[in-house]
Amino acid sequence: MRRDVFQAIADPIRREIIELLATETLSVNEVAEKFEISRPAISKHLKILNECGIIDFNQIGRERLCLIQPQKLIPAFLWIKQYHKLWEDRIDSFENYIYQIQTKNDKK
Amino acid sequence: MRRDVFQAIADPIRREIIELLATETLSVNEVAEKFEISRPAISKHLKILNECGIIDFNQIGRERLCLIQPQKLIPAFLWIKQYHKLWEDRIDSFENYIYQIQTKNDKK
DNA sequence: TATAAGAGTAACCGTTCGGTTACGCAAATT
DNA sequence: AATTTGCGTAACCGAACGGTTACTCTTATA
Repeated sequence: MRRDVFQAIADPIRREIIELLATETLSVNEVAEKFEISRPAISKHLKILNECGIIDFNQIGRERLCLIQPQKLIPAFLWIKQYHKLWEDRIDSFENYIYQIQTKNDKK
Repeated sequence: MRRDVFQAIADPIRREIIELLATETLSVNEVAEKFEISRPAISKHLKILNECGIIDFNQIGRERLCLIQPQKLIPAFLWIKQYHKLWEDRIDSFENYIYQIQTKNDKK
């Protein structure tokens, strides 16, 4: 059972949960109400998010509030960011290519 | 069969393949040699990466060169980046908190 | 005190995942 | 022409995924 940030954000429902919790803190039931799937299914998704630290629970009476811990996304962010330079260079060279074509056309 | 960037980079072997191909273009066999698992397994991973556009193939005779298309990572990058502000604010407020404690101690 | 509400969990189920071995086929080499 | 090399793919397998329903427990409410 792999349990890391990459695997956590691979599921579209879990990404939606993160999006929800980024704007407001919700209880488990409040999260579940936003989706078509059953509450236990949501409970499982929340458990996975909790196991890799992306959310924390704050128990208030019989309710559990889900708090996002966005800094847990940083490793995934940094991994992708490595390639930022790579794709920026590509885009740059594409722009250069376009520029050269335009220059060539101008010369005609 | 979901096939998107998030799912593609969820697997650690596929991330390693991306890391390899970011520095050099390799043939399918050359990629496979870098791993413990079988060549067909690598072939499957490459197929998945290709299906979501992260790599392209360039057939040269009987060899297939794997070319990375890093710009295909941009959507995932942007998705995580949304929360950049969120975790920066958290870190800022943590720093403020530390600052306040230090200030308090200074006053003592 | 009986009942309702919030939420975890177990048991189950079909599908997907990630690996294997075995095979086939085209291109290169001998 | 025969053989080796590069690589895709099919068939298979066990494990993990993502969902369900049914049950339980605790806390709040009537």
